[in-house]
Amino acid sequence: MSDVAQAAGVSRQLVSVVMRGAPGASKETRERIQRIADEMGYFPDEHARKLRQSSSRLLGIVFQLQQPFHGDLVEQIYIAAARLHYDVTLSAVAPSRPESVAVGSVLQERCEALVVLGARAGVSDLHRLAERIPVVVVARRLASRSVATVRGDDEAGMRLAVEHLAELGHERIAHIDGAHAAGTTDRRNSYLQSMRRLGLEAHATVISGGLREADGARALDDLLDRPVPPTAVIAFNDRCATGVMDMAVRRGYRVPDDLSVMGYDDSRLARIPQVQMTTVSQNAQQLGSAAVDVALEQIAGAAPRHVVVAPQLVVRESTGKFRSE
Amino acid sequence: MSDVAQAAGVSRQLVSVVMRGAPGASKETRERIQRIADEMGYFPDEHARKLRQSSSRLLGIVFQLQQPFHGDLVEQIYIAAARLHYDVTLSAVAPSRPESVAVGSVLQERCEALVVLGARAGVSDLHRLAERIPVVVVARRLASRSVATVRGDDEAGMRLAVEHLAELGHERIAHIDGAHAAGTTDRRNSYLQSMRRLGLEAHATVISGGLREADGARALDDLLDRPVPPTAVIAFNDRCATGVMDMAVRRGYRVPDDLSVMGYDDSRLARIPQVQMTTVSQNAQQLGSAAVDVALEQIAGAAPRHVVVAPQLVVRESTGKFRSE
DNA sequence: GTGAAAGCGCTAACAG
DNA sequence: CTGTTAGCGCTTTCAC
Repeated sequence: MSDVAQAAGVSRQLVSVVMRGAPGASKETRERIQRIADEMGYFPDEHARKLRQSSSRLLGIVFQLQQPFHGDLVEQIYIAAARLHYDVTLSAVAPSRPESVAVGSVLQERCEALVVLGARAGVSDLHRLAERIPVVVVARRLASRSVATVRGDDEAGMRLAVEHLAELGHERIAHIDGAHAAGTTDRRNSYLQSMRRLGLEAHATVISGGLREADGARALDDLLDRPVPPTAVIAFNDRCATGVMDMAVRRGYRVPDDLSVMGYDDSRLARIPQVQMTTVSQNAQQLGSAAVDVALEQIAGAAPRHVVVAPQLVVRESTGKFRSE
Repeated sequence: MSDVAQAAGVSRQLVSVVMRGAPGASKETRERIQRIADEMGYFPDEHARKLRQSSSRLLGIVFQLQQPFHGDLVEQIYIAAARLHYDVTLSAVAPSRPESVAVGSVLQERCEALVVLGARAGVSDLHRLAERIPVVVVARRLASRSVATVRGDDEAGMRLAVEHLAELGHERIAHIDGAHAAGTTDRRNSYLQSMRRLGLEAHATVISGGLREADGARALDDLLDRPVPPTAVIAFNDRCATGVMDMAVRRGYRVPDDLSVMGYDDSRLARIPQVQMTTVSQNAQQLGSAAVDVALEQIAGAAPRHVVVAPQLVVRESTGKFRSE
């Protein structure tokens, strides 16, 4: 900065004024200084600036590298944060990088709030975290007064799924749940309730699944061995549904002719041409912008809120009319 | 920090000593101070620290949120950087966030080098960038003396692909190229040369494709309309191959019975159960660790290097023996 | 528009 | 082990 000032023959603080677009410089000098700075390849150090300003206007995002849906969320968070003049710092969770590490590293960057996508941590860990920094958990239900949450309405989403299949004439609709994953209970309950409301309680079947392809494959394998196998399956998420579809084909079932399969999330996985999965969209745009809103509210001192975003049915080609063989 | 010092009844700099594990404190006080800091929820500001130390030990990574292969690379870069005590800062490129923005934002964080995955920028832009900071471009060929590159050996990779199909008995092997994408020329030339070497030059067919599913679908549609359609296709990348497989099925071809399809990258896409794509692995682990190595070399003052990593054939289920109908 | 002075949270060097 | 002094790159305030 001093170099630029010297090169321009002005004071250091005038350069500062120009760089941050503050009032106190004529248009001409402004342009001249900017030009000189550009020539010298200078621009202000974002962190030094934040250090001095004490408010960092920085949002920390913890996301999972392997989750296509998180990619969608991150993009939307970038947009929402930029609109409110907040910077974003990313920290990824991966098989070789546990959430605790990702959280720790972003914490050290002194952001004003933390947005954790699909938090895996336990409730007590999250509460402890929330004592030192506002925390927003996205895509996971959490009854908490200290941690804000933003999530899709699992109850409504599952209802949409069941109703879609029922409308296609299916009765033997099974649900492969998320096992210990967040949201499992909500979706399972909503599934059971929806089946009951449609008079299909006799056909209600829940089997333990999980988040990964292999979980779905294993679960379907089980289901197909039963005396009265289902004609339609709702998996816990798209990834799990992918495994279901795979196992169906391997066992000689055509999708959707012999078996309808639904996912959940509308991640990029569901949109792959080979897959073309009917699924429930969690609405990344609304989730992302709500996450930022809630984070900023908390920074401003408001109490943590719990936002529930309405999901949407996305019909593609993995579901079809029930056909008795 | 002062607060901790006060609470512990010691000096501020003793706390500093303890926090950074420097010599100059007894084991007991070390533990006591650490405990007090933990209780108060204190830990040092990473950026203030870096600011003072002038060397930031920070690597900037620009990656594409929508590219599964980039996820693999980022994970490996985290590992390689941590091993060398470097921090990593991520900046994502997405449909709504151009590379220039991503680069700009990471530049402001004053990292010591920039690793750009699959750089889209033009050569002149990259050169200008390299004037102010060491740049490593990953997964793109670039003849440059100022920008380092780390990439898979496209020539060898394509040779592996052609040879694999030839061994299965295929002769009419077509290549759908990457159109204007980086690496297109290398792979196309290697394809042509490999076909020639195997005495298959009469069957060599290259058609313009691209990086996306739709590009592959369109290209295959064209190929199948020709008087003598191919029995095997090598697409430019996994995503494009996905579109090829989709179009094959839509046109009534079974994969791999009627048509063998190969991708390139071994991204997560290729490993999806429905897809099970035979492809060429670019070896994310070696690419990631080489990228970090080359970056640090440049920081240390060495000239930019160009690293070429040997690819590996990954046989799955989208390719099979040639069968004359 | 300039110049001086202070401070953000930390590290570093050195005398005690 | 403590205390002092200095400084990283920037912003902020205030008098001129």
